[in-house]
Amino acid sequence: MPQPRFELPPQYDPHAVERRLYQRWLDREVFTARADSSRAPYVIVMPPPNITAILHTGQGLNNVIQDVLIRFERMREREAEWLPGTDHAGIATQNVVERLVAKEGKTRFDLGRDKFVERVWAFVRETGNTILEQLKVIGCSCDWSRTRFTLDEAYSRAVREVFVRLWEEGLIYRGHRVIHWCPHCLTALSDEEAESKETDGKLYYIRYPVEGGPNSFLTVATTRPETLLGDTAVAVNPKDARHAGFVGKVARLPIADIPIPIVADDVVDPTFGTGFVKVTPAHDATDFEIGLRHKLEMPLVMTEDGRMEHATRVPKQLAELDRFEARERIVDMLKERGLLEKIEPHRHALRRCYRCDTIVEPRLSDQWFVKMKPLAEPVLAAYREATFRIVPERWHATFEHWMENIRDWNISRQLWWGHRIPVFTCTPCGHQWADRKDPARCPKCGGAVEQDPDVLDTWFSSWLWPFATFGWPERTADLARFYPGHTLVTAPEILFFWVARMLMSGYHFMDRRLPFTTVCLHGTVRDTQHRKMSKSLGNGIDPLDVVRLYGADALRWTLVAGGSLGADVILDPNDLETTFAPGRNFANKLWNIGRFILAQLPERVRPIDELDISRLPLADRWILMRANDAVQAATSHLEQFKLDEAAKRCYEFVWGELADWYVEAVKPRLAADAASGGATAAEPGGPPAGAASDATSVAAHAVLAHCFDTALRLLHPVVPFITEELWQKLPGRKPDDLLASANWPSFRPDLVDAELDLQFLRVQQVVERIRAIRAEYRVPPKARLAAAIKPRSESIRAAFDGERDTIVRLAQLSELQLDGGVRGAGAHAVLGDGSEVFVALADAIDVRQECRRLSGELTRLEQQLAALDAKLTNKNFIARAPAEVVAKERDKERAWRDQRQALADKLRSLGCS
RNA sequence: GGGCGAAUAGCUCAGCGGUUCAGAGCGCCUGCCUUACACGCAGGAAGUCGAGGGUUCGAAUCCCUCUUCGCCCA
Repeated sequence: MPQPRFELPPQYDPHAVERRLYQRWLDREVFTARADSSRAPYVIVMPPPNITAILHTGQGLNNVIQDVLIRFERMREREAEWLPGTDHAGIATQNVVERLVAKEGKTRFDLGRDKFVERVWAFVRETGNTILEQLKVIGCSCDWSRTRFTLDEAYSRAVREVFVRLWEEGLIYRGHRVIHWCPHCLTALSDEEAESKETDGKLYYIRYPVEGGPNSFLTVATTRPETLLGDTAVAVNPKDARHAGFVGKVARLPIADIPIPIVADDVVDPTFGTGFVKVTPAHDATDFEIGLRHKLEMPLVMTEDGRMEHATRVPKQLAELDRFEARERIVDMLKERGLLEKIEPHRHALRRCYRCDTIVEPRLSDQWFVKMKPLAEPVLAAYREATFRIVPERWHATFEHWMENIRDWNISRQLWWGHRIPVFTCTPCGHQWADRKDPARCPKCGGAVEQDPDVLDTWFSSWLWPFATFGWPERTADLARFYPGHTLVTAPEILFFWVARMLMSGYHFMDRRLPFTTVCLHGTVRDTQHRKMSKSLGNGIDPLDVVRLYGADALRWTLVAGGSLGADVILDPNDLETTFAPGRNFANKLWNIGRFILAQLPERVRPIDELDISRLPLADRWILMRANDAVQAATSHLEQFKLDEAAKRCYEFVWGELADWYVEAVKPRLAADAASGGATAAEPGGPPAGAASDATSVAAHAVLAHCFDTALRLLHPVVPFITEELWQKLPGRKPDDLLASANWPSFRPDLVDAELDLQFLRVQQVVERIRAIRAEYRVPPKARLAAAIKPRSESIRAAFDGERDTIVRLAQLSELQLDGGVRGAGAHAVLGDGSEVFVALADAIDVRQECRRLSGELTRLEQQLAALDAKLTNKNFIARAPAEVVAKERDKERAWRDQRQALADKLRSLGCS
């Protein structure tokens, strides 16, 4: 054996390499894109995690996918820019700091706005980079030199610019309407932030006395009795004949004892409850619309934090009560008055705050809105013209439906943490305008001005992410180079929150150029019960635990190879070993192939281009072809975002082809040459061109090095650490060489040779059949057997002859005849092409067992043949199936007949009945 | 209520018109520490591809209905 150039431990230890390699990548600025590069750019902007977030598995998945894509394109010599950053996350961050402040027994109001915001900044500065640091641990190759935060000064300028432009275009307006209000966060929410969930509730049937109606009372059905105090009408559908006589009459509101009109309105669903609905315009969006149409009063009967309150409508004993306590009390009061008819269980959708899960209170208030239709329409048109696409395709309908029915966007938030709304009002003259700079005085009258106290929805800043991060509205070199980008990778949950809006803002503010060409939506990470992983359920997996236990590559492998495009990823938080072992095991396999190959390779290896491939042994040519095929497959799968398919094909190449077959096949050649010392000595110059048989270790070294190098390149985007570590140890590497910036292998169509593949397949089959026979007859592992093959054709005979050593070694043979020379008792097998295999088993053979085995095989074959014959005699099949399919079936039939013939002969020769 | 998706080996998932396509990984069974790897090697068992109809020469693979589960929107 040649002296190994270095020793590697038998097990891969990720901790020994990950940090060091990541630092090297950073030091060499591999991830930093250059705006002045001549390469074609490839740009991904990272969905910015919350500044307070710590990494969870879902973000792990999201970022690993992006990393695979960006590393792939970087290796394909694109100027790869993956822009990282964080989002200030208004409500979430404010909540976190409020909780901290609460621990000191204070509220944000005790501190005051300025002090509180300062406090949030301090918190952000202290902990804000946690998640980005964690991304480094899992290997993400972001361009850290361009890290952005949505509250950065430059970014804030972009947000303000956008607001003012929209204002100037008349797309921002003040709306007085019912919005989603979170009584816990004390702010308005957008439609998207108020998530609706199916909830078990109750339907209360309440009697309202009626003056002068067909009846002395009517019954309304409601899920929210506590809002009764805010009722200003009862409504029925005008087509509802049952209740026609009530319209125009007056009902008396229970408890408050206020007269309210009974009106007819089309929106009332006559099939819901009794057909009568109470109308509470200030606490229900639909009722608000009814209120507008019928010019109803719109009294608020709750405080901002969800307590009952109104000067005249709410009785003293109910005032200050929380809305849900008030519901119970009101129900009691109705019972006492005999006005509660019944209560039924009722399932309905309830909206909750997406940040604190509090049940949202619809509430009439003044907010800033963006008119969305003018922004959405051109994007929808572009989408229909296939200017960009969403993968997987099944999200088409969802996206289109939302865009078609888009509603105006409530962008004001009653928070302190965020971009202050740049709307100013003159106290003396009332002039109101949006401004790019904070004005000192009113431009009209010179009076004192006041700024709107609210801040903007966080998404109003993140929807600018693809261009504000590159310096917009300045015309920066980065912006020119990296906008528009290419792929956006995210979860479907934020398709509307974020993706759709980025498309709109990009189109609107960047000269009708959409920010990316492909939106790639991935699945959700769930536990084995298919529940979304979450902190509250305690079913999460900390990606960093996985890194500590199995390494970053194992984590990445499981996330990438574990699920297909867009499908949910199911992981078992209770069994990390089972969940992540495949990745760890594969890394270890890779490590050990490397260990073996690297130990064989001399200082200098001939480049594969210098070999005459046609002169190489079958195994060599076969593995080169498989490598070529893996390049083809991996490339095309990655191009189609089928990361799992790409990973699996590489896995198969490394484990199932390179390790299981080629490495085993060349061992004798390596050993023989090492023993004679010939090859190593001849190596530096290589053999004289064209002279060697090429069944030498020189050729084997070249092929091994080439295949392993190729495998490492193909796998690098998925498992960057171990591949980098091994790749650097390959012969011929200069100290500066990095796999992370090496080139992606290219596919060579000229190498494809189906015939050759089939020849090696027969070699594999011979080995497998003999191994199966050995196992069946319980031949001791070390016993060597004599075997004979009767090849079906001359070309297959040549293949067997060429790989004689491989067969002998892998099937543990003492001798191998290629013309059926071995005699006596033995076991038989037939290959797919009809070639026959015989294994001498003088002592062990049991003729009856052998008969059973072979006749079983014959039966199976005959059944298959019968089906095939039926097909081939079917006129319809011959006439209608494509010619190539028919030809294929005919070939198959020929081969199967050969097999059947061979089997029948064997059975006869064994004397089986 | 409307829309979308899933249902394939014990588990997690591929395959989505042509019987060597019924597969992979993990798990399971039987042998092996064969000097790269026991995080391994070799051999094996295991599924009427949710149910029922249909289209087709041919269906896990396309269409319809149903059942169960999940997601999105009202």
